[in-house]
Amino acid sequence: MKSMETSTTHSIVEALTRAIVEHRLLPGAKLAEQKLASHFGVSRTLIRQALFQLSQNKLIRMEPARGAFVAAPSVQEAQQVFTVRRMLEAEMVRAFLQEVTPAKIKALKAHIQQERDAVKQEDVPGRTELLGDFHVRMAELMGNQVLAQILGELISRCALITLMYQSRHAAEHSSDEHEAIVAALAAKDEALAVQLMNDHLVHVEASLTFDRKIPTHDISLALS
Amino acid sequence: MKSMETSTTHSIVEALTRAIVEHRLLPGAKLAEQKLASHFGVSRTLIRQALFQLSQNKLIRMEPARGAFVAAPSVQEAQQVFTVRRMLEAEMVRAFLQEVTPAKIKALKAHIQQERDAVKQEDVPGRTELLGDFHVRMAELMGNQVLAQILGELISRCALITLMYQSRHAAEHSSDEHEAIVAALAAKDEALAVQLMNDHLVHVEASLTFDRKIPTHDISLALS
DNA sequence: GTTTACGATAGTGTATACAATTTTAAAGAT
DNA sequence: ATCTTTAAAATTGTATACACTATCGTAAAC
Repeated sequence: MKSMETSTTHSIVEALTRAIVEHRLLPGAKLAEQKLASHFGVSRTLIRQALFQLSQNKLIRMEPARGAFVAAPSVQEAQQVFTVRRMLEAEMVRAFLQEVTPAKIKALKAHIQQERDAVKQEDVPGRTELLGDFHVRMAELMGNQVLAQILGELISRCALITLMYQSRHAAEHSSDEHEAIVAALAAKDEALAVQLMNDHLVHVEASLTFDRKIPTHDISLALS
Repeated sequence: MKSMETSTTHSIVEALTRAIVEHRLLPGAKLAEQKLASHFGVSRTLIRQALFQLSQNKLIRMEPARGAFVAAPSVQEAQQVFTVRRMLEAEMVRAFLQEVTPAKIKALKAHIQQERDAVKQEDVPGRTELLGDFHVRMAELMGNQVLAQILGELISRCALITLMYQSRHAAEHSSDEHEAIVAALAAKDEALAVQLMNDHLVHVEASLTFDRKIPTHDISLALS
């Protein structure tokens, strides 16, 4: 209805991804095609393309003739995602150290400063995104697009998981842990850096309360 | 036109994936929507859904108003994919050893036997698939679906890369290397198992000749 | 003979139409 | 009052229609 002009499928995917990752669309919420279509001012065709793409990223799940819903990852799936992240990121830290440069350290420090600003301003969506992006940034600095994309997808799923299970204001000191990791990288202490990254991910996972917080079915979508 | 009955989007994706991974559709080949539609006996709608899905897996690439083509991964992308595989699989071996059981060892040995049969019968498509599936099987035996899916996607991309760059009959002794890995796993020798897995992946990557073999543009698709 | 201009053809991008299924609601029976 | 049954409305799944872009061939110009 309103919407802007550059409304390709990709922009719809991004808008929905942001809405889900920033917790404006809650797990279990129904994503009716016609509603989305009129919201974005396009036909159902483009909406369906976007929904299919999102379902591949596991951000939504599609039931045969019932439609699309924001995904509600199970505890088991959440733990598996974190396991894979620990695997990937432990090795990523090792590889990063192989080709570390002052410029890369500086870039990471700059990113952490952004995180701190977002935390200070209590910008919750920005904080969530930046905390995740720290890990993606590392992959990008290594110049490995493939790694960066896979990590990015895993981290998007983690944002959903975090919403569902994270106890209040836990993982607020993630920035501190990021800083410690960067310090170890700057000192070229591989064992320590790997250990700190692993601990960091264990902390985030441990901060989740897996004792089932029932997701609220929210139908209204605050997309504007 | 011919086709079977259970022709959902997923089955089309699978058919095309197999055709690409088994090297019946060569890199650069154009995938015209109407041709595929009449081949599978469906409308372009379902074909487009399948193509979008495949483009997310990087098995095909879609150019704005020009259509879909079988992907032709660059040397750089190929190396990045192998880097990520080494990262993931080194850690996978470690994790596998944490919870190894005789039954799992047995399952892996059974898989290797299948590989050997396929090699013996000179069943090239079967061999390619089985050699890749060895790694996915490990992930599945660990019960980590997330890991298994990511690995599966990476390995599909590797099949494409292998086609483009692999020198003739290289990586024929992959089964031997798989067997050595399983032996190290059975002996619970972590350092050795990790080393062997890493070496294995380095060998596969090294067997590729990155001095540009120009892909043949093949338009005919032998799908039946 | 090579190059450019232009029209015909084919192919993709999006919207709409229609069939099939699910959901909702209401009416009826126990 | 609660549970079935059933009809209506809404939603999804697939096909088709149409507009727009690219491709190819032909012809004209240099």
